[in-house]
Parts: sequence; C-alpha cells; structure tokens
Amino acid sequence: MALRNSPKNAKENARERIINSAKKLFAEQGYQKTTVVDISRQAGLSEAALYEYFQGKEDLLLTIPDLWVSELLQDLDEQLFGIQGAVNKLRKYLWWYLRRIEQAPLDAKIVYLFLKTNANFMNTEVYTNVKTLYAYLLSIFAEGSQSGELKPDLNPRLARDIFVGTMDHIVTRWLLKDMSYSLFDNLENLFELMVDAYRAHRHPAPETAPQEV
Amino acid sequence: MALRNSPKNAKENARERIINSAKKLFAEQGYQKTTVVDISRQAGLSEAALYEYFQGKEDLLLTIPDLWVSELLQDLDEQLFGIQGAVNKLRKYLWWYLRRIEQAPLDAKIVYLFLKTNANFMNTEVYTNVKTLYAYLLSIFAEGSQSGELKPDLNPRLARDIFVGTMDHIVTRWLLKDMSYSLFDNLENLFELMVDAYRAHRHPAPETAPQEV
DNA sequence: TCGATAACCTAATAGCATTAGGTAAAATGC
DNA sequence: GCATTTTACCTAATGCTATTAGGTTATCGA
Repeated sequence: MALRNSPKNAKENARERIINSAKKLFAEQGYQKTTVVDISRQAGLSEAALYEYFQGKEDLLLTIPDLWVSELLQDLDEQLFGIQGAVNKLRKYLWWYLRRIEQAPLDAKIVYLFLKTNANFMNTEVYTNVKTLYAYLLSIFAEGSQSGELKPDLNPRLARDIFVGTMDHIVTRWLLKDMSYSLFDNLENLFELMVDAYRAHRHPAPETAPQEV
Repeated sequence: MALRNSPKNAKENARERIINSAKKLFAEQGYQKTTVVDISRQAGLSEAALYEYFQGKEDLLLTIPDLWVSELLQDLDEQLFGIQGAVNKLRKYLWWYLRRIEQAPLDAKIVYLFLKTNANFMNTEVYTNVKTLYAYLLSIFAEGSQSGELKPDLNPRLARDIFVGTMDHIVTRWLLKDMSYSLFDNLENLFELMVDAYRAHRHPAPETAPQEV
C-alpha cells in the first residue's frame, strides 16, 4: 500500500509523477482522448489531488514542455561554442536539434502536435523559448553573410524560414509516422541541398545576366 | 419563424449550413472550444438534427475540408497547364497555393491547425489528396533535372521536403498570427533563394574541390 | 386521402473536467 | 510533549457537453 508522502518531498515527487504520466498518455493517445482520471491514476493519486498541483488539463499541457525547451535553449550555446564558420554551425545546429528530438520524442510530440495548435500557445513561456531557439539562426546567417561564406545579400529571415520550415517538416512527418525510421536518413544530402541556397557562388554570374527567352 | 425545409432540398441545405457554421466556429474558437450546440444553433437546427447529417463532432472536422482540398487538386492541373520550365512551374505552384490559402482561410486554418494533429488524419480522404498535391512537385523536380534546368543529381524528395516545409511554415505562421499581414510579402525573394538550392550552377565547381581548412 | 418516409424536435443518458468539503498525517509553536 | 496549523490527499458532488431514444409533424408517392 502506498504510504503518504512526507510533505517535504511530496510536492516535488507528486508533481513529477503527474507530469511524466501526462506526458506519456498525451503522447500515446493524444490530448483529447486522455482523461484527467487516466493521468491521476497513472500517477497514483486521485483526480482532486492533481488539481493541487495544476490548474487543470490544459495547464498541464502548457507546462509539460517548459523544462525540456528551457534545457534545449541552455544547451544550444554550449553546443555551438568553438565551431568555426556559418555552414559548420548550421550543420551542427541541425544535427543537434534532431538528436534532441530523437532523445525526447514524447516532449517533441506534445510540442509539435498538440501545443502549437493550442490557442494559448503564443502566450506561453515555451513559445518565447522556441522563438529564441530559432532566432539563433539569424545571427549565424548574418555572420556567414559578412564573412563571405554565404551570399552577401542573404536575407537572414528568409534563410531562417527555409531552414526552420524544412526542419519542422521532417520532424512533423517523423512524428506522424510514429518514429518508424531514423531522422538522420539522407540528412547530409538534405543539408547540402539546402545550404546551396545560402552559399556564395564560387563563380558568380555577371551582374548583368543575359536576358534569355 | 423558420419554415420546415421541403425534403427535396433540405438535406443539402441543412448539410451545407452545418458545414459552414462548423467551419466558422472551429476557425474562430478552435475545435475543442466549440460545442455541438453552438454549431447546430448557428445552423438553425437542434443538436439531434445535426446527428442526422454527421456521425459526430469529429466526423464534422474530418469532413469539412474534403471539398476544398478536392477542388484544389482539380484546379492544380489546370493552373500548371501550358507553363514551360521547372522553375516557372514551381513559381506558379507557390503563388497559386498561397492565393488559394488566402481565399479560403477558414479551410486552411482547419487543415493546418486542427486536422493535421488529429490522430485519424492519416486515414482521411483529405490526407490522400494533400499527398497527391505535394507529389505533383516530384514530377516537376524530375523534369527540371532531366532538362538541365535543375541540378542533374537533384533528389526530388529532398527538394520537395524543402519546398513543402518552407511553404507550410509560412502558412502556419500566417495563420497563427491571425492573418494580419500579406502572405505575399517578400515572396519573390524567398522563392529565388529557395530555387538556388535546386538550380544547376551555370559555372559548376570542379569535381575535386580543393580541401580548405 | 392514406400510409410511409423525411426532417426535425424535446428530453434523457453518460462521460468527463472541475470543485466542495472533509480527514488524517506531518510539521510547527510553545 | 501537547495543541494547533498546515499539508497532502480523499470521496462525493456539480455542471457542462457529446451522443442517443423516442416521438411529432410535415411532405410525398400512390
């Protein structure tokens, strides 16, 4: 029989148990189809107890990926530290991001499939953090532009749209297909293709290109 | 007072009214927050009547964009007919798609924000049609590859991932930001950037590129 | 004109999120 | 060491919402 938690640790213990249960169930059955009873049962509590820790089901959904995305943000600086050149940084960014997705598929599923479509997502801490995560790319593009490695007139926002769009697209597909293959299949080719949009041409076409039919 | 519909037209009338009401409410308040009563009220019916036309709320969600996406699919051939060259076709594709999105933002919102995250989406007619819509790009890329306009070794699937990912990304952002700006801002620049990933270089680099530090 | 059927309704039913109100163990103050 | 407060948790409502049962009235085909 379950012993009552001592007040000192209980709050953290129970809170974590609830989050983990919810994370698992949301990812498995979807947000709508998991009930609060399911979550609290799995966490070994009554429904009412859950409401001591969270304001409700939606609050849970909005809170779950908080920690994960914060960690991502912290890790990013670390990972890119000491890498030379815009293209190398972009490559590292892509591999790093996909590996983190692969390592935390439950969090990823919740963010990509349930959170982003929630009306309140834009008012979330997670949203701010994701934006910061993506904003990092802007400085990489600007740097590469300046150094001559990338096109001198590259618009960082448009470059980011392509990068993030492509990244999100392959992640979403992977999640919808139940993670049944490796995220890294063909990734090097995809990356090289995409980077060709950013790279300065080694032999640039003349300013006044011939007007063909 | 509302007159009872004559059986001949009623079925189609009521069905349409329900679809339109649901479309509007889903897009305005989200799927979860609109109730069946809301929908039937707006359509001028009782809840029970709604169940004569649809199996339930989820069925309604899955059915709404059916017509729209079918129309898209039919229109696509027409629109690309007679356009010469892969890049020109891609440009037309992008502009056409975004214009259709702009013209039917309610349908777009439902597909992008609510349908794609639904567990049953993959078993839907809409899913099949969307796949076909995107598959069209594969043949454009293959054609361009063959004709020499695009890279000879271009992988059509990867090219499509970049194209669709970027497209979906700007559409999703536009929808999340409540359609508060034009989808076509800066689109030409974005397109030109993206196409540089696909285009055959006019002055290709030598096979054995120098290994720099 | 008379069933039959279509279109629609009111009034349950049942599932689920959320809350009220309580209990008993642990912590705190003295 | 005892009284009091606080913490963690519970059972049992409450109220909203999707879905269904069963009925009613208008239209249609013969």
